Amino acid sequence: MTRKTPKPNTSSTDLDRHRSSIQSVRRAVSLLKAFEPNRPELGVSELSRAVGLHKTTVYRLLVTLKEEGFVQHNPANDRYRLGPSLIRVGRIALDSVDLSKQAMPHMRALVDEVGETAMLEIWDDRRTLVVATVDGPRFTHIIARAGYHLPAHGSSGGKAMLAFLPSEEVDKVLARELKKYTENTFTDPGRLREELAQIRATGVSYDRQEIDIGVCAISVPIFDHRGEIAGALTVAGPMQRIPQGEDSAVRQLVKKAGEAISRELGYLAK
Amino acid sequence: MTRKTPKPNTSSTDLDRHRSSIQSVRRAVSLLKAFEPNRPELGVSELSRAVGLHKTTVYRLLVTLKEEGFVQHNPANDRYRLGPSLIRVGRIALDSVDLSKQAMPHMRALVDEVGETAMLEIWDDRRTLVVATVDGPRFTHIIARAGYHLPAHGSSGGKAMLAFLPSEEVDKVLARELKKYTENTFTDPGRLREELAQIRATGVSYDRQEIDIGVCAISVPIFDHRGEIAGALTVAGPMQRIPQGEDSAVRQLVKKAGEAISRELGYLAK
DNA sequence: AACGACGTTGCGGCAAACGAAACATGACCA
DNA sequence: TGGTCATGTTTCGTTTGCCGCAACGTCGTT
Repeated sequence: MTRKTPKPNTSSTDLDRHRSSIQSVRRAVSLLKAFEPNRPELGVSELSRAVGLHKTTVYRLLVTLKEEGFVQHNPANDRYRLGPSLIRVGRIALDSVDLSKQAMPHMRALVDEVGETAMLEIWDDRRTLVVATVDGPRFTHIIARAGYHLPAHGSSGGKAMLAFLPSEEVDKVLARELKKYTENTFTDPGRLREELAQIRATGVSYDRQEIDIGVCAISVPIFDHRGEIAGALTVAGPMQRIPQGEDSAVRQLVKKAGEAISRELGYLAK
Repeated sequence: MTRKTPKPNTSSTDLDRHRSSIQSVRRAVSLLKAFEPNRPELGVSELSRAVGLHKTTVYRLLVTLKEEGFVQHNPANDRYRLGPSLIRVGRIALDSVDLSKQAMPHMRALVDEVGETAMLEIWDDRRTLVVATVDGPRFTHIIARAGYHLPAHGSSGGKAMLAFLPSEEVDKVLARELKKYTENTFTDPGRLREELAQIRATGVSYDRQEIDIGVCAISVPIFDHRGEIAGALTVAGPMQRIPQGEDSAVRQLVKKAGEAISRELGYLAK
């Protein structure tokens, strides 16, 4: 933890966001978001430190969330974890992204054609959220799991979306430190902006071992009926099997599939 | 304010549940829970009616939840739906649920109540796999060991799961020869199918000395958040101590415990 | 035995959330 | 075309519901 608030509370910045926004609800949500896959169980004080709220406040929030089944209490070690009611709500959230319903047939066809894993991603809080996957048929293929995030600057899908998102969104992403996952990761804002311009020009985004050595990917943006970014379609595989060329078959196929999905969402290519 | 609020609304029953429980958070959660799979998009007034809150309040809650990515706004029709951040949180909730971890407290309580050995089983390659046990307190009790298999057709847990598994799975089990462990073992496929139908009807499965003479057991199925079989909960004991009656206390307790575990896994009883 | 860290509870003050009413917009229909 | 009803949104004054403080009980470690 690099930065924390020693004792004063109420982090000054986001106090007066919008006049109509409910503090305790924001705080409750921040608690829920504090749980990570590798750290699924947290105690009151632990959470209090993580989100910068007073112990008492966290406790009461947790009691409330427990009543509602959004967290559950482990009496053995007095820790809390995300609760069953969230499983259902999250499931409904996932299902109500009808983008994935639209995209699934195309993704399956794409996987049949290219023989690699396909993923569907949407934009979520400055990151890439994987919402649907179709695993590749080969013995070795990239395994993707729906519900997990990828960094915006270190994934081809993230870059594909970012390239077509409003510039404020780009600024927000660049404002944070760009973590270097591999030696190929773009960490220089200027260099990344160039990359985005390139993506806008070609309509295709590449991940050249930028998040994992040995893994490459090709993404295309998906647009909705208003012409705004709805998500990204990605094909990922071992470096050797993902060609980088302008006129590679994979590239054509991904682009075609992406355009088909956009069209189904009501997007009218100009 | 011990009694109540002077005159305005503040409707009714559960106003002062626990002193430490945050109203606005409860309300926000109730909004999220109002979304159903067949009705994934709701408007402000619609929600307001559904949860019984004032329009304004609902609006502000939604604004807050939108900021946090827990709902998203559809500008086309001014409706709201569950948002992407919930997908992630729900996913983590799902991953952090471990069946045996969830079940253990219930199993211990169950053993305390019925005084017999409890076992947790899952389906594994056409058989029953014991994954957790709590031995009974009596001098003679059934000893169960986690990690061992039981035959699907010769254990109450196996039958409980089989009754709710897809029919292909049933066919696979019946395709193999049904070994006769005791004179009570079901070895006739037709007869066993009838038994499974019976279990589906009652939700409870019995082992009447079908694998060991002198040993009886009662099992109930456990369902996960998708309504699919996650496992089975079993209480086993000497024949004389396991009543067969419809309204036996043991039967009720096992059923109750199984339902509690299913609920924690996100299963919503219909 | 004393310490420290933890989760939990009681309490009083005050900001934060609330509800009523007004406003803005659009759909529908006469 | 004008009117009515429904919607979502904004404003504002009131007070309620929440918050931070401090104290308590209980573990585990020193």
